[in-house]
Amino acid sequence: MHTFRTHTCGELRKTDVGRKAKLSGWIHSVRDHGGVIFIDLRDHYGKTQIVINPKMEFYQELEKWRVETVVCFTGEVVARTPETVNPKLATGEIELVAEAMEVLGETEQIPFQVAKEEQVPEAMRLEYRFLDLRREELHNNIVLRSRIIQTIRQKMWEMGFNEYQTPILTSSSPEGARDYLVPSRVHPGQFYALPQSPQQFKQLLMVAGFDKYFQIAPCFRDEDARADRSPGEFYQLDIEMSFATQEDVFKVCEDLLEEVFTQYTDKKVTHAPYPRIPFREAMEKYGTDKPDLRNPLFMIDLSEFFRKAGFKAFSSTVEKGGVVKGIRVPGIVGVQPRTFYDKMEAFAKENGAKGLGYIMWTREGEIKGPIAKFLKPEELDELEKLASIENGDALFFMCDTRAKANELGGKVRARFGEKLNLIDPNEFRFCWIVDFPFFEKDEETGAIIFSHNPFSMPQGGMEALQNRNPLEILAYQYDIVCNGIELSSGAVRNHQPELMYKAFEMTGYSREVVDSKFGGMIKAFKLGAPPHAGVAPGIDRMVMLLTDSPNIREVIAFPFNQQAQDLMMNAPSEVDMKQLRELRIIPLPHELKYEETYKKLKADAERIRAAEEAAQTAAKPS
RNA sequence: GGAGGCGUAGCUCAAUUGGUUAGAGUGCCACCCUGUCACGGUGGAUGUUGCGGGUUCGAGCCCCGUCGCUUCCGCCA
Repeated sequence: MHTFRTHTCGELRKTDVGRKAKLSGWIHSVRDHGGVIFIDLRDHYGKTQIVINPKMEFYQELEKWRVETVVCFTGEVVARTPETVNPKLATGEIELVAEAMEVLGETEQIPFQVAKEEQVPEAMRLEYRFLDLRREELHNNIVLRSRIIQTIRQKMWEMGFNEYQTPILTSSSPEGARDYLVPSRVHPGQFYALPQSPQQFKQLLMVAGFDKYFQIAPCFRDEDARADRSPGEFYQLDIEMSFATQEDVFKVCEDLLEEVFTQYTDKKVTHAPYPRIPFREAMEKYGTDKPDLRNPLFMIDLSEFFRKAGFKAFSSTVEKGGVVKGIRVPGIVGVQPRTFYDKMEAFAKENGAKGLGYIMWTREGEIKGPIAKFLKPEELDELEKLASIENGDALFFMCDTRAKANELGGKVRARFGEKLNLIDPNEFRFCWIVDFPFFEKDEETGAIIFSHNPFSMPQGGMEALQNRNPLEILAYQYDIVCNGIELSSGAVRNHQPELMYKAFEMTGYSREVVDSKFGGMIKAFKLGAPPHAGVAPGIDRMVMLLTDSPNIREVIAFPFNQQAQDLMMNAPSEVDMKQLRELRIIPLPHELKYEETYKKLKADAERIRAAEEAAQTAAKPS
């Protein structure tokens, strides 16, 4: 009987000594000693050393086969002598003495080394992704990703959730990112959209009574890439629960993340309940809505102190409505050289600050620094108390409008964390950011707009919408953050049509507009919708954190490059005219409707050009 | 759409800061080697210095443009 293998390359052990075995895999490395050749044969499961003696007839032939050739060896499992055991290999106590060899897949010269850890250009790795995926690190990441997804599914099932599929071809969603569109052949001129997330479907599943939904859901957004954001598509663990409060969602998430993160990492992991930090507090303390809590530094508000204190540059800013924020950096005075302070100031200036003032308390209790001389001794005493200063500490100041000072403080805080090695790499620190504002003011127009998600539930309900200052209304809207990376947003959804109409009315949308844009959802909510809430942590980002990957491409088997291209499959690519005609993207000549449209578009374009020219002529002084 | 960084052998990098024939490691090719495990040794081949232009007696290096990759901003609930 023909088989390719009796064992995998990671399987044979000392107890198998004496057996005949057949192994198939890739030639990982060759060590040719003239009289004997050693080959590491590699497959998905591991590596096994093959020994080839010169008396074998394929000995000479072997020399022409390169690494990464796919071969099958038959032979006897032999124990290695104690001196030749390789403790680095799981199969290192044995080797296979080859008796027969068959080449299953030849290889030309490979463009980069699989067996060695060398840097390879990203574009080449992506073009030869199948080779890149053979390399140990990436291979392991993808396997780990698979295991993590398996663990997630299992835990979700244990918690009573069911997985439901939702459509990939759906309609363009009215909010958020740019859609990927798919032309409809049956309905010329009309388009499907790929889902940016299954948001509406999962809410409809709740209306349909399914109660606890999850899905490892592909999501598509036509937006530009970042190191932690894949262009085009990504996967999220989509979760929605009926009759659930914000805290119910948190409990599910915390239980799930506890399971996943303790299983796949040895690092220290935050245990539930995670800190809940109101959005405003996060902005005031950390200058960002995704703080890295491994960084112990935080901002305090010193505006009231400086309003009275004798430093005019600060007090006048406070008088004008600005703020002074301080960051206490413990124990650096006398440790960091003068240049450290200069570099931090330069960094602050690069980020739009006028300066970065500071006061230093030396270990001997002396007070130094550019701001110190402006303050009286009793003011310095008060400042020490306000900022809990001890000898050796430095206190840095950000002075600007509240928004700018907070933003700068956030950057400075992160920079200190990095430069002073304050961030423990062996830790995962989670937190929830809660109480996002429901509305905000459009900076250009001054109009009230939704600050996050129009479909989330305003805290205080109709009462709040009717009676409170819109800018003070909070939403049941939350983010989960780990080590400064946003894993997910989520919300308690607004399931009451009247509340939805009212909220949209406040941003200037009439009932009719809401009905036309979100009619499907509104209709469902009018026919008995349960209160529901959800969240959707990014799978890719979770795996990134667990594999310590600096880039999201390290945890995706076949990622796009930054320009949203698949260099291996050559996507996107041009298609032939026949397909375009069939989809009516290029109209057939006899299709009058399109010819009319074309003529109309052309006429429009010409009219606009003429108008522009006329405007230009008019603008010129004659 | 904008800003920064990078681009030298198949791959990773160097080239005394503008100086004469562009080097090393790895891979590749040939040969030697019976216990290696990233085996070792000897020898060899491999370059439009991303592309185009400019400055200069002379450019891998300086300048301008352009292309590619990447990071960030915009954008992304």
